[in-house]
Amino acid sequence: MGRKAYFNHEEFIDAARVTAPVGSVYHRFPSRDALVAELWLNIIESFQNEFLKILQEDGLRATLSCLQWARLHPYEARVMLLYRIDDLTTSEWPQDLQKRARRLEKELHDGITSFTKKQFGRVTKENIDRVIFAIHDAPIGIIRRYLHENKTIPESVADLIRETYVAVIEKAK
Amino acid sequence: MGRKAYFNHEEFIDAARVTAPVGSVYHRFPSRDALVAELWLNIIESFQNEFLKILQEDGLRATLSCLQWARLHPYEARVMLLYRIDDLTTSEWPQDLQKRARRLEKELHDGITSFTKKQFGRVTKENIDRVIFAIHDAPIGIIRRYLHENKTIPESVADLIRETYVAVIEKAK
DNA sequence: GACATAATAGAATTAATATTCCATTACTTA
DNA sequence: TAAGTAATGGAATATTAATTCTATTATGTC
Repeated sequence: MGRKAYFNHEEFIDAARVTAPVGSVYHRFPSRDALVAELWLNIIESFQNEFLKILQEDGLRATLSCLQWARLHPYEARVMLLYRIDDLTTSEWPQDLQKRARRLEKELHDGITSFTKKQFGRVTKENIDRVIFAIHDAPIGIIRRYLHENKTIPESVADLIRETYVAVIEKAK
Repeated sequence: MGRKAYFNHEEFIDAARVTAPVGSVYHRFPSRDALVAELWLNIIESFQNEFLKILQEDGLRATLSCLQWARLHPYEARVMLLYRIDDLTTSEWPQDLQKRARRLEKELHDGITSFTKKQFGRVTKENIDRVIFAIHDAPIGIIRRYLHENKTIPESVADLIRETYVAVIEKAK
């Protein structure tokens, strides 16, 4: 049944970024954009699934898990935090990727909403913003700088993230 | 002494983004990158000069001024926060722009350092990080989301920035 | 008002990126 | 081990973006 693939689909995405010849790329993906979109989705999914699972149990731990994740997956973290998908793709996405993207978005929204409810009781626009800031924008805001300068993230960053979380979530209840 | 310019240099940069024909662009700038670099520098300078001036007097007020600035200059804020100059340019910058960029960097560094000294006495790597997070990364982290989605920044964002500042700077002293 | 000069304008060219196409290679099954 | 098939590989082509080039137009000076 034909030649065996040297890379499987996921590995291929990785290999594509360094070695794979163009012909092979277009054999698997309809376009460059489709490849990039899938790489992007894989990264976001891997991060978000873990993040949302922890968030159900412990908000602070989930927030700090960003740090761990960025240290463990520096390349993926760079792609995720330094680029927006809009910068990387121009054309329409393939149907199935669009579906995955919408699913991710919904899961994130649901996770944030239920966490907000648990923390503050009432789910208002402001409370949602408060939660997103504490568990997402603030940690990412500080991590971004290190990724950008290609430096290792120092231990002390955890303190800043924790202090922000406490001030914005726990003190506000 | 020749035809009068329809736009002056600064206006031209603005006009270039919508209407100016390519010929006119290359009449004024050696390359596309030079144009983008100058646009970028103008924006950063305009923001940073104001920011550092306020920072000398009042850290919290400076931190909150980002908000005001982003509301007053939504286009400039988008360029500054959503793009990094590396994404927009590829080639070497012209000498004079390099000089301006280095000057900006130094002024920022000096401003942050002297603020750190004033707040914490000792200027350590960790204290510097603490300051940058509170007055820069955190506010920008939250503003970014609204700019990105092209939404107006709600009033309540000021509370989050203030609470973070208090927790990370004032409580830590 | 003619001449000199600098700005505007955009068509033509060049350079960079993305995609196609086809030969080759390697694996599977008969 | 031969035939069929899917993957690899890269040269050729197409598409898109950046730059040059050559008018044309406007404005100050003589």
